[in-house]
This record gives sequence, C-alpha cells and structure tokens, in this order.
Amino acid sequence: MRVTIYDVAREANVSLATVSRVLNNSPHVRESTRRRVQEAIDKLGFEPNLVASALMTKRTRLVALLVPDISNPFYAEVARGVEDAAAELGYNCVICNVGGDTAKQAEYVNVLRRKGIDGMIFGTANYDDKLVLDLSRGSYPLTLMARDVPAAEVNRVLVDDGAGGAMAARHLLELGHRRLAMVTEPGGIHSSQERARGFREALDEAARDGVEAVYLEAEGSDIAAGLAAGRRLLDMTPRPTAVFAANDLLAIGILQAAREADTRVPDDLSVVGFDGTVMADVTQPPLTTIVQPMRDMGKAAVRLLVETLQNGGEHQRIVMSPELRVAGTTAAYRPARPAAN
Amino acid sequence: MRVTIYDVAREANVSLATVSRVLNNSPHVRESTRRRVQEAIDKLGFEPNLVASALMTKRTRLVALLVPDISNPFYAEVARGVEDAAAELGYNCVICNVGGDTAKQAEYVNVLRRKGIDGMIFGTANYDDKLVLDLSRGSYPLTLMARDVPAAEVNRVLVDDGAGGAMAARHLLELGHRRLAMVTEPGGIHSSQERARGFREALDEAARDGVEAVYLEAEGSDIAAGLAAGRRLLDMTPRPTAVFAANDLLAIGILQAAREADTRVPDDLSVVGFDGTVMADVTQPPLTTIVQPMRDMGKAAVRLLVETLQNGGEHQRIVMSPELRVAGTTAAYRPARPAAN
DNA sequence: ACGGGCACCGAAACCGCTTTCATCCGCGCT
DNA sequence: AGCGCGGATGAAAGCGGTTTCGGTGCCCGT
Repeated sequence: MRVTIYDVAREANVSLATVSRVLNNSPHVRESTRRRVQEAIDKLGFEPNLVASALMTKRTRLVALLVPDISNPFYAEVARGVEDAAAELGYNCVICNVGGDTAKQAEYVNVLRRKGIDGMIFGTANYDDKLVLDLSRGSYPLTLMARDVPAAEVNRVLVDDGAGGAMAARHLLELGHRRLAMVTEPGGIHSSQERARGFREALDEAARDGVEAVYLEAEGSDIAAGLAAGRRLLDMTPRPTAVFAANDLLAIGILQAAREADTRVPDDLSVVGFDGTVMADVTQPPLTTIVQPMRDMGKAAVRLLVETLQNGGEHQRIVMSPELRVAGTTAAYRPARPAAN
Repeated sequence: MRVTIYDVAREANVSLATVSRVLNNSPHVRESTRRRVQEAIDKLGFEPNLVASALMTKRTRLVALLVPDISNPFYAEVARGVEDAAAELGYNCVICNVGGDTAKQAEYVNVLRRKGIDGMIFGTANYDDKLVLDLSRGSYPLTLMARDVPAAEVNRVLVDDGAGGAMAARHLLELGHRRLAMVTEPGGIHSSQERARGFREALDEAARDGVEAVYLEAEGSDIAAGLAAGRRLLDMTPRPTAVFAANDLLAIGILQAAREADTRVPDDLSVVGFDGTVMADVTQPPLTTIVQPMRDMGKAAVRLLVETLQNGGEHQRIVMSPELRVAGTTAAYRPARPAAN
C-alpha cells in the first residue's frame, strides 16, 4: 500500500488537515510545523495522489488537443508547441485524432469530460461546429486553433489567412507573373477560402495591368490531390506561369505533376505553398511557402486555455501573422520560353 | 451541480450500490431493476464521474506515450498508431516530449504516476535506462518501443534493425556496388548500432569479391547532420558509390550534400535511408528506404500494455520486420562515370 | 484581571463512486 | 411445516485527499 497523507500526519503528529495545508502551501501554518511535516513527507517518501485531489478540487491538470491527424506534420508541429507550453504550466496533454468524423469527435469530448479533463484545444472545428457551440454555452473551457467558429464564446488562436494569401499574390506579381492559378482545398474549409480571398483581393488591387487568375478546387488536401490538380493545371491553355496552393502538401503534389510533364520549377512554373512544414524543406527545389508559426500557435493556445482555467476571465483572440519564406520554387517570369531543352 | 449516482438512486428507488452495479454491468441485478435504473439514468442524463471511479478502482484508462519529439515524423506516425489503438480499447493517450533529457523524463514519469496514468509506452529509453529498470522493478506496466532495455522486465515492440541493415546491404550489393558507406547516428543509440551490425554482417557474408565499406558517425540525427556527413563522404577518395544512412533524415541530408557537389543521385551515388516516413516520399528522387511499420508498432505497443493492464500476465516481446522499399535513389553501379554532363 | 482578536490547528464532512458484508426474500426439499 | 440456500439488494465503509468550522492558546489593550 502506498503511503498516504494519513501516514504522514501520524508520523508528524499533526492532523490530515495540516499536512494538506503544507502540501498546498497554505500560509496558515507555523514554520516549525511546516518543517516537521516536510520531514515526515521526505522520510516516508510520500507522493500525493492527484486523483484523490482532483475529486475534491475538480482539476486534473490535464488538457486535451483534438486534431484531425497527429501524423500530419502541421498538427504534429502544433502539438509540439501545445505540449511544451502545457508542461511548462504544469499540465499534461492528451491527444485525440478525430479525423473528419463529427460523431467520433463528440464521443471523445464526452469521455474526456467524464475523465475530468480541464479544458480542450480544438484544431479541428468546422465553421459552425455544433459541438463547440454547445460546449461554449456550457462554458466549458475551450480554445480554437487555426479554425474559427465565429458564433462561439471561446478563446481562439488564428492565423491571418487572408494576409497570407495576399503575400503569395504579391510575391508572384512582383516576380512578373500575370497568368496565375490557385489550388484550394475542397469544401467548406474556412482557412482555405480565406487564403483564396486574400489572394484574389491582392490581385484585384493590382489588376490594372491585366492579371488573369484561375481557381481550382482540389479533391482533397494531400499530395495525391495536389498531383491531380497539378495535372489539370498543366493541361490548360494558356497555361498559368505561377500557382499558389492552399497548403504545402498540395504544392508538393503540383511539383510532382510538373516533373511528370517535364515542366521545370521554377523556370517554367513558380509554385507557392502554405504552412511551412518540414516537408517544404526537403523538396527539390525547396518550396517557397507562406509559413505559419505552428509551434507558437500551439503555445499560445494553451496559454489562453490555462488563463481561463485559472482566472476564468474574458475570452481572448489572438491573430498571428504568417510569413513569406522564399525558397527555390519561385522565380521571375521569363516571357520567352527557352528553346526545347 | 452535476447529477450524481445518488440522484439516480433516488429517482429509481434503489440504493447507490445497485446503480453502481448497473453501471458496471454486474450480473447480480434483476432485469426489471436494471431497466428501472437505466430509465432513471437516461431521464436525468447522468454521466458517471470517472475521476471518482478511478479513485476507487485505481484505473484512469489513461496511458502515456513518451517520445523525444512528437514533431519528428517518425514519432508522429507511431503516435498515430498508439492513439488509434488506445481509443479502440477505451483508453486515452497523453503525450510527452522528453527530448534527450533524462531528468525531464523522470519528472514526467513522476507526475504521470501521481495522476494515476495506468501505464506508459517509452519510445525513448536508453540502453540501460535506470528509470525503466526502476519502474519495471516496481512492476509498473510498461512497454518499450523501438528501443530495448535488455535487463528490464517489460513488454517490448521492436523492429529487427539488424535485418533492416542487411536488406540495405544486399540491395546495394545486388546493384553491383562494391565501395559502400554507412552513416550512423551518434553515440549509444542501440538501434543505429544494430542497423550497422546487420549491414556489416551482410557485407562480410558476400565479401569474397572485394567489398569495401566505410562507417561514418554523424553528429546528430537530423538533416543538418546528414548534410555534414554527406560532405565528408563526398570528399573521400576513392569515393563510395553507395551509402546507407541510419535514418531518413540523415539520408535526406546526404541527398542535399550530393546536390551541392553536383553529384547525381542515383547515377553517381546511390542512397538508402531507414524509417519510411513521409519525408522519403517527397524528396527528388523519392528515397529508397528500409521502412518500419510505424503505425503498427504503435498499435502493438498499446495492445501489449493494455493486455498486462488487464490480465497482468507475462511480458511479451514482439519483433517486427522492416521492409525494403525501392524508390528513386538507388540504381545499378555504372563502372565508367559518363563524361562530364 | 479580563475580554477580544488572531494565528494555528484538529475534527469531521465531503468529493462521487466501488465494494464488502449483512439482510432479506422466495423457493425447493424433506 | 420447517429448513437451508442462493440470488437480489441495501447500509456503510472505504478510496485519499480538501475544506469548512470551530476550538485552543496567546498576546494585546485597558
């Protein structure tokens, strides 16, 4: 049987209450008794059972992170930030892969709450997520990551997707490209739409000198979808000279399509991605991309969550800025295509 | 105040004990009472507090996964498998990034135990990890992943690293390479040494026809370390025509070094990696590598853990086989280097 | 000398569930 | 009719802490 607070009390000749006070650094305990208790604790090697404590205090110091898929480098990077910050603040972090499955997500949330998890970070909410709305109404501590649910009363850590899209557009325009394409993620993925909006608006602003743009919706968010979209793109006439993909994986797929078609990147086609995961560093050439501060986003998410856990105050909203990282897949537009290589 | 088992008892006109029996599917309750209780539960929307239950049963249905870094694609993939299997078995999974820090790891283990985590999966043990040995002596449920601690009484899920190394060797020999190199991870990383051993032994076996091999220890396990090692490698005379790297990141670094040096892969240099992470798919050319069944390893690790959690039986040991995946970075040795391109 | 206030501490209730143990009841058997 | 038995149920004791509430003892002011 493990040593309990009771054993300590007896050893130190005090009551349970006093031991508990010492454990919790209550100010109302004489220095001499505190020392006596501490000695008993050390002598017996007592380690408080946090489950028991949680039953009374209703705090497990556990938070959950819900993501579509932890093996996706973007979420892995976010998770790293989350766990780092959580650990620093004395929390542990349970991870859940919910895929795209709403029912699964609800099930997770249910058991997590029963297990006493103090709060959650959603990296996976839909635009009008019913679950998030319900939780927020029940004032369960929440912070949303990267995806917003406008109607909910919760914390949020977002990235300015619109600004990111605009960065991509301006970068390509500055390189002299005038026939552009954008490949978006399918369906109602809000961030993808925002990126497209920012991209379009930045183009419109510069439209005086005849910029054309075509928008393609991919069938998925992964490399395969990017490959398919890339093929379609390269079949167009006239062909775009530059393309902006809503995430790195799509961009990588497009690189592969270009290689298939013997289209040289960046000579014949410039490509810009979005996210800035490690994957962008290992392509050849390395991918020019709009990078999100993934780790910092994760850290900020926990900080907000823990803040409301401890002070319960107003919900906060943090919007982070993405950054253009120019690498090898973008180059100045060259009007005359060189003779067949 | 949330509804408790006590409210249900009153509503259904039974005692707490009976409600508890219904909740736990105890056989000793008459069908009619079971139904009555169930109705009360539904009516009140009762959801059992698992913290309270854990206090009594000593089971939180929480397991922990300790890895050096979740943002490393290898561990992210493993984590995915772990979480999937855990969820299937009714467990949740807390993730910890321990880096290489032994003290940090001990600290994690300490608070996890206090929080009542049922068992742990170590993806991060050293060869003679003191902590693992202590835990195993205290018969705390454990399973080791990918890294072994021979002296410990625990479950383990391993990959046959030696066999993997041998596969790499045989593949390169079959392609006609005779001047080989291997780049290992630094220090006492057991798996890396095993891979080297398997590689060497397979070479020795075929050594009759004059095979040379050089072994290089990288300064780290990441791309940068691979790049540095690659540079050294390419400076050698005579230069190896094929290289086996102890992991994909090192291999990718070597590819980058080759590109710097205008050495064509696979024409002038064949490269084999180890792991089979997504990163191997996005290099150009895609990396030939020895793939580990990362997800399955994660799943198996949880299954063993949960098994000993529930039945407490003998500790098991599973050794999985890696597989050679031939992609674009390996090609037949061409004795005469073609004229300058 | 005496009342009031404060710092410190202990007794006991409590968090919400599980589990043991005793009780009760109905039934079959002799 | 009396007895033993087994299955269903309830009372109560935990699990290991936290927290409230009240009681000391001591110091201070008057």
